[in-house]
Amino acid sequence: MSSRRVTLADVARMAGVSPTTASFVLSGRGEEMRISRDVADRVLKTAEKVQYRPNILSVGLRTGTTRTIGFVSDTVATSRFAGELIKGALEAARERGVMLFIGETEGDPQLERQLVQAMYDRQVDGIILAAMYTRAIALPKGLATPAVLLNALSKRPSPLPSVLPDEPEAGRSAARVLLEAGHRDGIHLIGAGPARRDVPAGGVAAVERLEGIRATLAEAGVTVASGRLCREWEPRDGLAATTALLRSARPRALICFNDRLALGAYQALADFGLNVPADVSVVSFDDDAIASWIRPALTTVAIPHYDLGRRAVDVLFDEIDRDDVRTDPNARVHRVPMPVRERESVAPPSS
Amino acid sequence: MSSRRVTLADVARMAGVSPTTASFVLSGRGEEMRISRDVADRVLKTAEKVQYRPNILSVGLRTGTTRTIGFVSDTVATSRFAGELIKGALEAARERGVMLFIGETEGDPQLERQLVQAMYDRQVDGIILAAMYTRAIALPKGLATPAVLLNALSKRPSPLPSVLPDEPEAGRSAARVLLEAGHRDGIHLIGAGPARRDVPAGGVAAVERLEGIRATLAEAGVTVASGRLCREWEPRDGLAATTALLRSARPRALICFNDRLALGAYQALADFGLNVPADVSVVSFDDDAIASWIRPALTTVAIPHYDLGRRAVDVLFDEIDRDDVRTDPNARVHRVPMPVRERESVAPPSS
DNA sequence: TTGTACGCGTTATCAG
DNA sequence: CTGATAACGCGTACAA
Repeated sequence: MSSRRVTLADVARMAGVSPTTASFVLSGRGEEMRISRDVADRVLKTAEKVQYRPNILSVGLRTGTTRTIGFVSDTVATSRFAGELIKGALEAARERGVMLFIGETEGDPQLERQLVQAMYDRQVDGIILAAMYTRAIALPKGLATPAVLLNALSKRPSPLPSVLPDEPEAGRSAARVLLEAGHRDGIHLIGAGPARRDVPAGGVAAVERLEGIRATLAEAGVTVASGRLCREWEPRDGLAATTALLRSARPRALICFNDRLALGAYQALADFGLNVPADVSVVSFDDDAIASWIRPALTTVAIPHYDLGRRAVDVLFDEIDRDDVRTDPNARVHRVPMPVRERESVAPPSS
Repeated sequence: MSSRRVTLADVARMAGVSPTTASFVLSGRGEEMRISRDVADRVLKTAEKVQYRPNILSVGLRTGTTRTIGFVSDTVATSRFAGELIKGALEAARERGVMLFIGETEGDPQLERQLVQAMYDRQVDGIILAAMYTRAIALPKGLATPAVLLNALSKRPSPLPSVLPDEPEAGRSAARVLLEAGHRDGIHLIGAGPARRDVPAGGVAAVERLEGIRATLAEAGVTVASGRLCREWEPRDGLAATTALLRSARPRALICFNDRLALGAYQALADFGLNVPADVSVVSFDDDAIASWIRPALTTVAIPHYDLGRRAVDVLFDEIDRDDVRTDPNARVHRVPMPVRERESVAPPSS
């Protein structure tokens, strides 16, 4: 009936050799151990015939490595963000023959600890700790190296490496898009700014994007006309902020701090009979799905979710394969470039 | 330095008892085995003090159960779909102290087989095989019970249970929303219909939704004014189909087969200067994020991603805990209700 | 070149 | 009530 799994011993018996020999052959060290050609063949053949597969639990118990890593995130659902993150990690892992445990904490530190523990209980080779949006986090008690912070920084000094989107450079890119289209006046910010301190609490993206925007604009000798801080970055907030703006000013270009804000801005602009990009250009960040759905399609600086996930796995394995202790903590944050997706929402200023 | 994990033997030694006794106490069978109160306490105390955690690999090797299940999906990224699916599964699993392996096949049967194998190699207790959109799939070779099909049916007869959204009833719901608002004329379908055969290839949702719509409308004695089949269900397809429709007719209500189509329909309606819902009502399916972002917010019948994920692990554990042989194969498809999200896109027909 | 025996951390069996 | 001892499947030092 329920045919038991075939074990190494089974294969050895059927091939008429000892478990040791079978083990050597099947782990590719047959040559090295100078097993005779035909014996090796015999083992390989029978293993193939009976569909032998090593029990990874057993191997793990014996060798201490399970070819398994844990991916602990504060969310796996909201926005496509986590999905692509996981996808990138998954593919990079698969290329190494590694499987992923997924855990979700919903921001509950207690749950986070339990999850990390549950993964160590299963002897994972390492852990990726991911945040939904870039920010500084408190490391869960019990988290040990090898581990990588994805889209997050440790609040307290820590030897753990971080993988982050290059937000400052993204800010520069957004500003550059406008500059290159010829904009110098009437550039307004939706979501944060204009001053360095005008950012929603807790987020890293806002301050870094703002920093990049301000720097690039300043280098070109142009100043931001205004900025509006939004606590939340949802469409309704963009709608409200832009509506308020339009009551007192006539912008030529908007930098929205994310695509959902931009969606709201589009709605406000439409309400005032303004055209994108003829009357006002719009640049944004994230490259949400909606960015390519709305009309005109939105020019935006993408968060490279997929690449971030991949990179995290790469860095984790660097960590796992490392013997020496690590060095300069500053060399430990890896920035992943944020590409700009040029679409239809930017045009030269109307004269 | 790297303080070795503490083992059961360590605890036993420190508590001055045998590993057996410690095992009994720590697995909660102390009472049953009638271990003396103080011995039990001693074991518990030391285990607590040294933070003892059982090595699940060992337990798995010994008992054959790993408190781990595999979740194999054709995609984890596209749309919020997979995210919520996984989230539901994750939470249900966590409540049972079970961890999830995630795998993504991208529709590659070869990869699917490998993934399923990799999970069996790790001795998972069961597997959830999920599809991104509802359809009939070929079972990967080597997939054995216990397993559950999520959002999918087996092409060939199989003893595996399926968990599916209740699409026929969703179709009825959509029709009912319109009927209850007083619509009887000028109801047009965007994405499929009007006849039973007018559906895109491969999808189950289209035929079942259409079936429900037609049945409910027919029962009320109303007939569909027209239907337009779209091969793809993206915003541009909805835009094209609705634009074509508007050139030849003046609809009072639209049933769009998903929210992305509806977004396109909104755009076409706007192009023709038509108002939602004053001039034409719109109902749709899926409850994508955009459904609540666009204006007016879209009334739509939600795919209960989260509930589907939860239900899948419930059914999987029924399967795992089952001793007896299975029953009626028809009793093996579990339908999860699709709730309608009433928002602002439906109004009584204008007179 | 191949086989024997032990250990990884648990649980189960059985004797005391 | 408690404690040896075997066994799960595999890798590997050591012996042959």
